[in-house]
Amino acid sequence: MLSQKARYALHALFVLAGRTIGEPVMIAEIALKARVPRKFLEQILLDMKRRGILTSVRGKHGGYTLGRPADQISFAEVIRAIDGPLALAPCASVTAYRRCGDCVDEETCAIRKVLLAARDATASVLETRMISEALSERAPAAKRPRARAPAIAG
Amino acid sequence: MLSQKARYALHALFVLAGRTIGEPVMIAEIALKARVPRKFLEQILLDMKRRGILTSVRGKHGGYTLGRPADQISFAEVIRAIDGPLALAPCASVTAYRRCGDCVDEETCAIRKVLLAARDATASVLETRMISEALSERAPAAKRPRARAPAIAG
DNA sequence: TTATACTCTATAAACTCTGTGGAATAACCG
DNA sequence: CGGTTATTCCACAGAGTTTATAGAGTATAA
Repeated sequence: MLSQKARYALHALFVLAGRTIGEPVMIAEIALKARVPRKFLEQILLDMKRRGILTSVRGKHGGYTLGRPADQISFAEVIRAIDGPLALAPCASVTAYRRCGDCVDEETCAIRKVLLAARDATASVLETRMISEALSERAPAAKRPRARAPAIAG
Repeated sequence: MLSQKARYALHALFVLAGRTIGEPVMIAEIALKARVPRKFLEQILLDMKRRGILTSVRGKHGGYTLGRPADQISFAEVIRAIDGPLALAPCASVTAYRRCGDCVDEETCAIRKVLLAARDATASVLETRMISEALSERAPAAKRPRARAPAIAG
């Protein structure tokens, strides 16, 4: 399951996706529109800023704005930024591989084999789905690219 | 990520998969072979018993045994028994659907749409991979069915 | 210089994960 | 039949994580 934090992050990005890039939106407004507790949202936005998903402007008339167009920010990237790897075990992660303690022999580990397949399946969906999808609800759906590459990371 | 508990559960099942069904194996032995803390394992086995994955015999000469053949117990079932739904949000789960608090309009929720797709992808892998895979490591691999149905549950 | 906003650190309540001690149950033995 | 031993079953507790909240610090515009 995603954490509450990750769901908040996505909602916040949806708000920003509807605004012009480069024109900062105040935390207070994002909190209101995305229905996220304000102080908690601050932490979340900061996390995403550090990951390069958002950029911020400090001081009066400051706020947050997308770091790049909404159709270049995938669900996968957001989830990884907030909740960590998509994979179901450290040893099955591509972006944050760590050997897992249990594993006696990683090469033949039956669990790992299956979890790698699961990760690939999940990643092939989440890598190709972009934040801009939130917008195409109202407008006639913009054509979305469909699982072309064999899942790059996770 | 899977919990430690879920990984322990899989390891324990692998041990039982190598034994004759109906002949109970003591927790102590499973703990040793699967390298799981004994008392913690008790809880895990009990959980799986309640879910019908295992059956137990109490008292002297008691122990645990698979509730059905290893090729009829999927990774998905085990993970659900221990960690809950495969889906990334309650509203995207098929086996344990719950409306999620955030969702203003579930029908058009962009998050839900994507998470449903992710769930289907994950489930189509984990539903078709069985505990018996752990055995086919040593013997020449028994042919495994490959994603036939369009993912029944999750 | 002041008002406004983001940024950072500390704190706390609620919850989940991991693990443990003791009660309940069944077989064995005299 | 009744006590002893072997085993599963159940309830709880400590540690860590998640979900916030509060407030001092810092940058910027007017």
